Amino acid sequence: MELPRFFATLRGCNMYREYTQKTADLLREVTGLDDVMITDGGEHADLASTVSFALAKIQKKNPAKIAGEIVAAISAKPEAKGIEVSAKGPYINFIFGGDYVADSVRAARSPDYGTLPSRKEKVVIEHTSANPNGPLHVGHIRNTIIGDTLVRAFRKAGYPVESLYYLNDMGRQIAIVAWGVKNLHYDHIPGEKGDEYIVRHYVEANKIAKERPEIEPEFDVLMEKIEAGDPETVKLFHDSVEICADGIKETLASMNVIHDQFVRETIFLRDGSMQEVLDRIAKLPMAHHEGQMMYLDLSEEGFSNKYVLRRSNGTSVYAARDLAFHLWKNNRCDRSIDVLGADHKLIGAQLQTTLKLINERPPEIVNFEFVSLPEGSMTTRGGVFITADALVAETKKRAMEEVTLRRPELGETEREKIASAVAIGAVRYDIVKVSAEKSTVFDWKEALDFERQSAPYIQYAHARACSILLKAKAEGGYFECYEYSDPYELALAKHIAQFPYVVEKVVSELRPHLLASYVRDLADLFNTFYRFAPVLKAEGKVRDARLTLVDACRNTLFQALGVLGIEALESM
RNA sequence: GGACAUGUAGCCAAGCCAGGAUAUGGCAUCAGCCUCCUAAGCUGAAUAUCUAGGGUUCGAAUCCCUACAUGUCCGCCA
Repeated sequence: MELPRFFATLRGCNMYREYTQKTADLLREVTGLDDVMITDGGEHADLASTVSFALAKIQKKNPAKIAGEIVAAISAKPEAKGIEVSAKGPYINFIFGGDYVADSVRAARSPDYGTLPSRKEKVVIEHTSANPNGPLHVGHIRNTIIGDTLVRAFRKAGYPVESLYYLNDMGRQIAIVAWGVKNLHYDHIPGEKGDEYIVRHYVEANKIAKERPEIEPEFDVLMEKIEAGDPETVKLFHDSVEICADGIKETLASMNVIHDQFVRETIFLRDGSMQEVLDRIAKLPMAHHEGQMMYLDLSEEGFSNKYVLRRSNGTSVYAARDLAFHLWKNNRCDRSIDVLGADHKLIGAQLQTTLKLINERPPEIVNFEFVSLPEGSMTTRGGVFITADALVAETKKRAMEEVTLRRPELGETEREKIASAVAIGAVRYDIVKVSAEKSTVFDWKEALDFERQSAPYIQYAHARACSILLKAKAEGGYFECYEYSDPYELALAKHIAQFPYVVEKVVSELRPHLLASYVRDLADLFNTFYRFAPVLKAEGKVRDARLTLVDACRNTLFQALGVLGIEALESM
């Protein structure tokens, strides 16, 4: 029984998925096959099936003839109402009808469009987790943007999510920072952020260590002291890390990224959980000891190197604390996801393998390849990097020039507000649009491009939609209407209909760039519609239907930009 | 030497995991469109041996093998 419209909840409305499922069911019934070879219909249809090729082989008949028979069989079924089925040669095409379009557009106007039904499984996503030895650079923020977009996508998909930053507060690199803070006595430069202050110590300490290797043992001493909990050293490390982390948090906040929690590594040393997990691992047959040193021989699992979990001087290593951290995370979630750079692939796989060996749930790992500069890879130690702050600042500057050019009548505060949203959007979009497995070379020209495949382009489409709706309101409003026939209307409406499905896909495949592609296509379709299908100048039902569609598109752009962490401007 | 990833027009990407209809966008280039809902826009043109070579298949950018190129890793760093 169909519920009256006003009782139906729109949350979880996913017309594209429903119709796709219905189509697949129909094909299964008619063909008796499990896999009915559904693909995107491209320009021909909403969906297409190539199942007749497979049947042609079995039945030894012409695939085109089979396609014709399938079309006839499906069309005869009452369940096929609302789906136009046709054959073109061997291809079976499915075009969703007016009800589909109307229901989709109606759903798309809901303030929770794209939000999927609530789930109980708690998700913990760890991302960024850069060492607090200096500012985040453009390599780090690929991790940040992928991670934060996933966090937002999972929330949109109905999951309770906690985002974590794992803060290394006791490793060798932090010992070098601590040594610098203890020995160099740099003054704060006015206006300098904590991460900038700390990195000067880190770079200089590394330089000194290179020139005078005899100071290296001093780092070791610091590491032994922090391991032992020497109060003065604990304070030195803690404060140095805190100063840097504060700066990192500012950078993250400037890009609309907030972590629910920063978790310090030392916790797992102090509370004994690291020792606990090491004791369990020590019982594994592949565990080996040489003095105090412990390592795992994972060659049976395809790893050729030693997986060292304790040093010969008895101090712990990152890998060991990371194992304890992952057990801690497992305790507070049903799904644990790590975003890790290509340099962590091996250690990530070793961690997964080790957790499996002790019968613990391994994390799901999202790997992304490196971002390098035209002149080579970035290194914090060598001081060769473009900081996220510099990128944001430069992009803001460019955006401000652009806004001032286009909207000279606006006051400075207003222009700055727009420029800031444009800049953050441009930075986030430029990074998230490329699939994670591609290594990239940072390119200023592309980062500062505000046309076409960029956030400003999408924000602009949103602002245009808002502007039309505002004018319509001033002209006395409009009536909801969901009757569409114009190809530009239909193309836009049908793309709008796919949004919930895309959200679902992003979280099931852990590929945030799909959303970037989706929303860019949406803006493309809207701009084409805008050009060829006049809205305010149309009359009667056409005008109403188009305004309703503009509102649906406006909301879909708004929702999608929200998942991307990009502000949807109403005017720009 | 081994492992993982990538290789699509002058440049940057999508498509590849789940093989099918003339390989999709953008930048740059060229030609057009603002008395018309914001030109951060739209339209059109030109540009591709989908790294190479084999294989599987009725059908391969997509799957398999080999080679080459690039990136990353193979540390008692993280």
